[in-house]
Amino acid sequence: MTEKQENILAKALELFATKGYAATSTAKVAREAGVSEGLIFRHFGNKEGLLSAVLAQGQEKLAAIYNSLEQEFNPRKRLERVIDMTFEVPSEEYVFWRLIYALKWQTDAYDDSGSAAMKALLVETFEAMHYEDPSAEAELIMVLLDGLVTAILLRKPKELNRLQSLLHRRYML
Amino acid sequence: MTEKQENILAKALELFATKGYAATSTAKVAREAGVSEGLIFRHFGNKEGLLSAVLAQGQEKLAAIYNSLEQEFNPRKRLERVIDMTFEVPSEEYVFWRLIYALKWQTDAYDDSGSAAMKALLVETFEAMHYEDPSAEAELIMVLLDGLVTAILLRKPKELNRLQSLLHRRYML
DNA sequence: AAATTGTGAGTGATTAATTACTTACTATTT
DNA sequence: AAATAGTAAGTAATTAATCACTCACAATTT
Repeated sequence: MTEKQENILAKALELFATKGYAATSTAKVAREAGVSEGLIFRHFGNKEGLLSAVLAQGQEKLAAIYNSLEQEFNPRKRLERVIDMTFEVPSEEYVFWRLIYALKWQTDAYDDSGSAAMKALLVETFEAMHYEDPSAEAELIMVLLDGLVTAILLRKPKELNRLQSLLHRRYML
Repeated sequence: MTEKQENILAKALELFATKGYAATSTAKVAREAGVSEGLIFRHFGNKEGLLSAVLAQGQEKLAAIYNSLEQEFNPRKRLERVIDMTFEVPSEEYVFWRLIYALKWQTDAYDDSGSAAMKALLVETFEAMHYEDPSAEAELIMVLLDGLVTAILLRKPKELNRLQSLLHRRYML
């Protein structure tokens, strides 16, 4: 991966995430990345290929998150990590997550497969903690954390720590 | 409002919500609505004006929701209604809400003003119910319900009733 | 070691299609 | 007849994508 290729991917991520995929022209990506437009098509085939390359770069993050959770066997600690890591999304990753969340609403792009594995892991966790309805509990916390990420990315609220400790109390962590 | 104008608005809503605003051309809206493209500009000025008209049509829904909640003075019942009305979003309104939620991520379109009033109403509610941290509680339930709407619109999960009764238990409703 | 061949990175001009929008016009109400 | 609703054919700009091309460098041949 050359420097120019990295420039293209970085700028494409930024523009896709902030302006939207359809509203971002390949010409603008090229201009901002300081390369010729043709180079984008040479390396990534077409505009959709560019998007795929951007997403592929970030898939490692998702895998890393899942793996780190899988390795924590204490259910109480695992639940705590799921909650805390959502509150502590590094700000360098905001653009990437913003792209992921924006793409959800672009009909053809939505892919649920990743969250299915996470759901299963959480069901396991609540089962181990002897909750009454582990499946519903897993669904609840996923829905909650999904809304939380949305709030962090869009509204950047300052009361986050109060919300975090409230959740700790609620789950007795 | 003539029939053709209504056709335009209905198709614009549908296309903006499913394909995205930027990815929807005025030509396509006109074609699907069975009118000439010029008519769109005659009635709505420009593409953004068309979007505004679509959104204005749905603003009544938001006002109606807020008012009906405001008129319920029993805090426990009010909380119950906030939760239940989220679970019972009429499916005819899905396209509209999908558009609202998709537009959130389109940088310049995001407007937080509506949710601020709802937040205040919920803080009041939790204060009346003597919760420890009413502000954080209000934030929590808004984040939760936001994630819930997302789930309903995108994943259409079938376990919704189990989730609903879980929430009822959790808030002792 | 010199000459040749091959390759992937990168460019700038260009293409056909599509974009938002306009204009000149006609049909229909009121 | 005056205003409004509607159309069809245009506009200039922008779009994604392709084109023939140069350049630097490495592998192979002589």
